[in-house]
Amino acid sequence: MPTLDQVEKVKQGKGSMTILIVDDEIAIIETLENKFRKEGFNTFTAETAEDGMRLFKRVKPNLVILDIMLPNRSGHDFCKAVRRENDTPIIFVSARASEEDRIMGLEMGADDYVVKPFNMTELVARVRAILRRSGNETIQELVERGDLRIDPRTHEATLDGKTLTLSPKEFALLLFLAKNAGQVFSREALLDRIWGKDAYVTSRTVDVHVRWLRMRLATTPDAVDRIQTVRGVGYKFIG
Amino acid sequence: MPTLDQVEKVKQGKGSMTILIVDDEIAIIETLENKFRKEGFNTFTAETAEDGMRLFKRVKPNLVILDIMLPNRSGHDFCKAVRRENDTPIIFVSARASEEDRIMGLEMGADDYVVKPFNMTELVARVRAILRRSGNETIQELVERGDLRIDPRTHEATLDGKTLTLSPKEFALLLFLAKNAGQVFSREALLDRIWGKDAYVTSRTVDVHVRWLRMRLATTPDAVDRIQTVRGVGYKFIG
DNA sequence: CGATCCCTTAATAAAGTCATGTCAAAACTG
DNA sequence: CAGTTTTGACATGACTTTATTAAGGGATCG
Repeated sequence: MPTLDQVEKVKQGKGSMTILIVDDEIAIIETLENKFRKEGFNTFTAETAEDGMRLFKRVKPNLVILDIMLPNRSGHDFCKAVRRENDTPIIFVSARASEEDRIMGLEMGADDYVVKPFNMTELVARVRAILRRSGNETIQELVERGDLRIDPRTHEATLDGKTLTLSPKEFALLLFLAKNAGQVFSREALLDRIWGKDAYVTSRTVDVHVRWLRMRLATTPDAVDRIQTVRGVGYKFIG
Repeated sequence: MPTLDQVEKVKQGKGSMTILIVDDEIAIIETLENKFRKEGFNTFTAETAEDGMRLFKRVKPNLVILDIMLPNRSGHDFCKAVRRENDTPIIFVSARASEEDRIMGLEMGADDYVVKPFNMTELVARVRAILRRSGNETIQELVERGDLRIDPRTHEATLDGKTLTLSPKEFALLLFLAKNAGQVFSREALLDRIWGKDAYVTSRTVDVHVRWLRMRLATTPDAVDRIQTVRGVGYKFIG
């Protein structure tokens, strides 16, 4: 089901997607604005969460690039405020993402998480990818797949009513896979998105976490495996 | 004992990435080259931007480590020249790094920025992380040909609604042929495109995989053969 | 400053794939 | 039509990828 935004978008004509950039570093803003203008996007920018929110309501952007590390946690507030409005995709950027930041980012409904310094070309590609698929499956809050239910707000996952005890990584992994159910992700992609850009770990690590998740999810001996191995490619969640 | 093929594969396969190092300080070059060789990378080095560019075009490295402070801004020129060619990741190293430098680095498409003196182990880790990420940005489209439907995103193929169980190679082969429906490909061309340029395999191998595919696609005894043999030439998919 | 939980890695076992050789059948060639 | 080349069929062993398990090191939280 298309969102109001998208209806609006279509009305305004073809390839002109609007991006809202919220960052307190002017240098970054300029760099981003430059690049995205050059790539054919409409851009609006704001240096504070307040200005950003005003702009957001007025221009109804198709996507937001947000520096989550704005002063006074206002990045978080901004994100929540956006989420109250609609499910516009948000890409978080941040100078340095700690483990908590990243997991929290996913929980808050970020559609992607990019750590500075980032490759412009890659960022544009990610924006395009998200815009392309937005409309199908931008779930902002609770993720439900069958009798599995993952609530990022309470940081709780239940299977058939019974609470699952998950470690932070397990939770993040399950959330991400369930959120993008059906889609295959390589181990490398999962490392990028869940472990983060600066995680220097073996891709075998993913295997182990997947195994643990499978064990958590297998409450009965005859339970179907929701996490499917795609040999030579990676893993996907079956919803 | 490994066969010749395997030795070749290991030498050229993804296990061995090629790195181009461009720096005007020989001491740095030697240190870097030593370390990366020890870590299993192929290395090429150049002391000037000009030599670097010549090498770049010839060896097509998987990643470039560049001293951005080469004389006469030639580091910048080199970077731009590389960017005109392709998206090969570049890591900047430099003695100084003001905020300005960093921003400029980002604008120029640097994938990372390391300040001298740098920790070797960390640099290697960053290189690995970047290589892991690079090349994963290709967005795949759904291919539909009649009642056959191949979705690279979910890595799923269905025929007349029924899911086909395909091995990795089978999937890749079917995807490629269906994507380029109607066009004939020689066995060698298929080996190049699907097996990769570094696969030294008999072209008969293609036959075998075609056979397997045909079996998978023949859900009913009277099904038409979608993969057509063009005698003396190769195969083509009939959409 | 313990105690505990979590993460990563390595080592080994188990699947799953693939390449290859051989042989038969089919298709060209003259 | 006989010879030659190309393709199809199939069995099998080698190899690659994934699963599983356990141990050690770190982070975290009282």
